[in-house]
Amino acid sequence: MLTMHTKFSINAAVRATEIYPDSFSGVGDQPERHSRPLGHIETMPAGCNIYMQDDPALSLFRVIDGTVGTFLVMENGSRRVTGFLYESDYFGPIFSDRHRFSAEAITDCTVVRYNRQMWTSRDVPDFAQSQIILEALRSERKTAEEHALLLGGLTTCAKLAGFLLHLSRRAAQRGETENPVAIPMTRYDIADFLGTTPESVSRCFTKLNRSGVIRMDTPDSVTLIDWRRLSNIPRGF
Amino acid sequence: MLTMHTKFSINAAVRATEIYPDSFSGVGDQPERHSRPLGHIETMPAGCNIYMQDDPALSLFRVIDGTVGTFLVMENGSRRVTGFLYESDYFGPIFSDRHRFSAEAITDCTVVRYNRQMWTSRDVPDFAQSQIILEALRSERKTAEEHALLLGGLTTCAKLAGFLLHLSRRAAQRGETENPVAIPMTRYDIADFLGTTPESVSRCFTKLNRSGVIRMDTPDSVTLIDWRRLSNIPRGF
DNA sequence: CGTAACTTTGAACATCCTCAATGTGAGTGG
DNA sequence: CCACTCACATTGAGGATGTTCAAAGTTACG
Repeated sequence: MLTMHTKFSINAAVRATEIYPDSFSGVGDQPERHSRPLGHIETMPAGCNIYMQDDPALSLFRVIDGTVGTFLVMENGSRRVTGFLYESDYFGPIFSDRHRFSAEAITDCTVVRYNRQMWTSRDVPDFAQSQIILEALRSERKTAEEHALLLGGLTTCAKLAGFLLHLSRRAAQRGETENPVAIPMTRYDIADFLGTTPESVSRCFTKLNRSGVIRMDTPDSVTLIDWRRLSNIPRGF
Repeated sequence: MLTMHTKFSINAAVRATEIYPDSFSGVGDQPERHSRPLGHIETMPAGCNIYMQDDPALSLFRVIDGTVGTFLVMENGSRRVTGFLYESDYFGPIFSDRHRFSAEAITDCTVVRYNRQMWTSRDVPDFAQSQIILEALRSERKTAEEHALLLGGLTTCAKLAGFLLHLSRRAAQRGETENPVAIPMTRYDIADFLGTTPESVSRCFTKLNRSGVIRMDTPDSVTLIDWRRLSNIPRGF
């Protein structure tokens, strides 16, 4: 679970393939190159602490496999999960030299770590440079906009239903099963993402389950039954 | 108020200064140029409908003066205000050929309208092109991230307090008075932005007022008194 | 099996939404 | 200038929803 007992730091990660300028799209190809690598592919176990908010920002990341969570700890000690990131999502700083959030691996993860010099130095082709920054910004904008839309819902059930649809859609995008939806994060993480409490999240799962809109196979796998109702949970549900 | 009775369309706007490639920063300068203008400066009255969601996206905008609101009307008829935009903020589509939101002038406004061709055609310098797109994406990311943070608050009073601080900070940024905070939008707009109801917004104003954290001079101008408490409204306030 | 982390449920209380009524201020026409 | 109107803001009451604190159930893993 995010932030409670972080058993690993990213130093435990295994470094693997290097990434070169013309393969910035990331997943798969690794041509022979003379120039310095743009970044590395790394793997890390669930619970791994990738970076902390306010740390100097040395790298930009992109998820290849697994789920990453970004979050913020407020002055009063409460926590806000600012996003869940999946295959192809970027995360990290782009115009800042310190991290604005913390990041943690929710499942075992594979990520690309792009070196900071990649988007600040001149020996990298402008095209790759601007392309990757545009993609990263766009990715972060989309994450934040979807998050705000979810949070804008009036009831917790509506937000949770929207969240399940989000999980399903993202799973489909990366070619995984979209209907028995896998839920890799805890109720605490979901609560801090949706602006509510784990108890409320749990009760809404129960309510959606009992009313036949979803079927909870296990706490971390639900089958979506009634997509129509799921996408429009009314007030007195 | 956003979306209820739109008295004006943007066709009522007055076209003025043209914008050229090397003055993309927007506000102020207007050099003599040979190339096609990047865009125009337009003014429009409060209530003006700038564009509607799903409309073909012909322009990117930037606020020079006034307050603009962007919003989304959901299938069930409810409305979500996705952002309030002030001087120097960009709004509009960047990677889409249809508008993702609607936009409306909340006060009398002056905006720059950048033509779509500016960021799709080759006769505009790459530098200006990429620069303006980066700035616009960054502006939208910031708007969405701040919005999500506000919406993540547990109580309406906390969200409203955060919103007042946001208004004050943005006013200071553009050189206007930061302490008697001007509130250009209605309680309905604030409610749809904060994911609550106008009645709740009104009650929270009253509560913050009575407890001496703010002083309501008029419904659309409040003086922030206790900044410390305002930025950390506890649960049983 | 036994522990630890996570999930679910219960009960009491706080907050919020809904519906309804009243208050307020700007603009309009007599 | 004075009603009158209209949109917006505020307040009240009752019911729905959500939070808190506490306890019991579940699962994974040593």
